[in-house]
Amino acid sequence: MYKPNFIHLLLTFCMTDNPDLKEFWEARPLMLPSVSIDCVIFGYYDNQLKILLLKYKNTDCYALPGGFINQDENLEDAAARVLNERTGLKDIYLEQFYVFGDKDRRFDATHHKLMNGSGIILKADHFLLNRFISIGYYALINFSKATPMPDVFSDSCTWHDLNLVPSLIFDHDSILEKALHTLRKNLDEKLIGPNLLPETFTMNEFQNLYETILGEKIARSNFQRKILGLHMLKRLDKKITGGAHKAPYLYCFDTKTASKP
Amino acid sequence: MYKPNFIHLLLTFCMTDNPDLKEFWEARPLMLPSVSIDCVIFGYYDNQLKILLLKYKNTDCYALPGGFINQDENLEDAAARVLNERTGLKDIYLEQFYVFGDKDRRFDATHHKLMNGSGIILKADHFLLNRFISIGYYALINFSKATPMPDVFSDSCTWHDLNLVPSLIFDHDSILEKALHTLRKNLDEKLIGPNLLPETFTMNEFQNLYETILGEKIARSNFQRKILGLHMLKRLDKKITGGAHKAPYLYCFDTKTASKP
DNA sequence: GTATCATTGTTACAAATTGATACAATGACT
DNA sequence: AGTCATTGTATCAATTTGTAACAATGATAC
Repeated sequence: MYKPNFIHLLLTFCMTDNPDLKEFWEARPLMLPSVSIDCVIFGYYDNQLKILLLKYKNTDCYALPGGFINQDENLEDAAARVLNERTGLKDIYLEQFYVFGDKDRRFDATHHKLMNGSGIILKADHFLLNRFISIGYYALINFSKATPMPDVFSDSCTWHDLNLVPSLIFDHDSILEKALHTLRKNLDEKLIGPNLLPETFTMNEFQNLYETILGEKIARSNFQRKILGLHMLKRLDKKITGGAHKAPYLYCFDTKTASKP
Repeated sequence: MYKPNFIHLLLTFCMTDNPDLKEFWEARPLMLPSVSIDCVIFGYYDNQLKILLLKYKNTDCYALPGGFINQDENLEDAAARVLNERTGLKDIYLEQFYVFGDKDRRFDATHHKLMNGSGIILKADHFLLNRFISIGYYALINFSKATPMPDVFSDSCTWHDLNLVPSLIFDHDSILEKALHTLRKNLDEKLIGPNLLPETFTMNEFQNLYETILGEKIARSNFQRKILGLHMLKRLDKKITGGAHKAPYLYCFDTKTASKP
C-alpha cells in the first residue's frame, strides 16, 4: 500500500508519490470535462455470456471498465482505447447505447473508498468528485482472443458469468442492464455472431449464443432454417469430434453476404 | 443591432451590454462543461411531418433548438426545458437517441458568424468555442398545441416540412438524420400516436402519420386490421364531415391499453 | 326522390412466415 | 451388428401478412 506523502499535485488535488499514478493524474487537464465512458464488454465462452469487471484494490468493489475522453479524441476512439487497455484487442465491435446523466450522478463516498484502496487520499475539490455524465458503450469480443488486464487501481480484471454478476459500484448495475437490453433489442438487426464467436463454429454453438443472449429457448430446426435462409453462413467440412452421434458441420460467416444494411 | 461597448464580462469573455444577453452569458458558470443538448422537435400537421428550426438573427443560418445543462439539472430535464422554452409545452414525449462527439466538433467560424448577427463579438477564449459533445433528443409533440418561440439570438422559430429542410449549421444535418432514423426504427415499439395526433382522429389520419414517418405506403385494410388488433384505440362516434362519402369513425387512444411493455 | 361517386369498414382468400413434430442419417460406443 | 444421442431435413398446422373484393354510407348531381 502506498504511503501518502502529502505532495500536492497542482492540477489534480490528490496525494500520491507513485510515478504511474502521478502520470495518470497529471494527464487529467487534457481530458474533456464532465464526461466519462463506461464499457460493457461482452464475451462468450462455455455457452455463457460473460462480462469483464474490474475489482478495485483492497476493496470488494466491482466496476465496469471505464475512462475519460482526451480533448483530441473522438468518443468512439476513447471507448476503443478503454477496451484495448483492458483486453489488448483492437478493431472491436462497439456500440453506443445510452448516456447516463442524473444531476446527482456523483459518488463521493465510493470514490474516496476506491482511492483509499490504492493509498490515495482525494482532496475535497478533486475532479473525480464532480458530476460526470457517462456514455455507455457495449463491446462484443471474441473471448479467447482477449487478455484481461487490470488498471493501476484494480487487483483484477476478470470475466463474470452474466447471471453471477456481483453488485457494482455507482450506477453500473443499471448501465449493465441497459446494455443488455439494447443488445437484445439489436439482436435481429445487428450481426453479433462474428464478434462473439470463433472463426468456425457449429450450428448448435450459434444457437446457444442466441439463446443465451435472449434468455430463452429456440426451436432447433426452426433456428437452422431461419439462419441458413439468411445466407450469411458458409458451410465447411464436417467436424470430427469424439461425440457419440452424427458429426455436425462447421460454419463460418460469409463475408460477401454477412453484412446487413 | 447592439453596439458592443467593450465591457468585459469576467466569466464569459464576450462583449455586450444587453441585459438579457448579459444574464444569459453570466449564467454559464453554472452549466455542465463540454456538454450540450440538441432537440429534434417533430410535429405533424396537414399530413406532413415537420420539425422546428431556429433562424439566427441577421444570418441565413438555421439550427436545431439546443441548450446547455445546468449543474443541478438532469439531462432529461434539460432537454425538457429546451423544448418548453421553444414550444411552451410541458410533459412532452422525449427520447434520447445519440451522442455526437467527434474531436473536431467545434465550430469557431460559425459561432462567430451567429453571434455577430446579434452584435456580439466572441473573444478567442469564449466557452462556446470549446469542444462540445451534444446529446440528441427527439420530441414528438401535438402541432396545434405548440407556440413556437425564438430565443434571444434568433429571428424566428418555425415549422419546416421534413422534405423541405434547409441545410443546417454545425453537424445538425446528421443529427436530424439520426433522429429520423431512430424514430423510424422505434415506430413499432414505441407508441408515437398520442404525442403527434390530436385527441381524436380518423383511421386515415393515423395511417397517414405512419406512412409519412416511414416514407412508404401501407395497404389500408391491413393497417386497420393490425391497429385495431392491438386494442389501443377506442372507437367514438361517427365523424360528420362534408366529404361526399361514408363518414369515418373517430378514434382516440385507450389509456387503459395504450402503453406497450 | 333517385342515381352517382368516393371513401370506409369488413370480409374472403392467397402467400408467406413461424411453430411443432417427425424422421432418416451419422458416428461413436458397447 | 445393435444402441444411442445428435444432426440435417422434411412435413404439416397455426399464425401472420399481402391482395383483392364487397357492401355500407353520406354527400352531391340530376
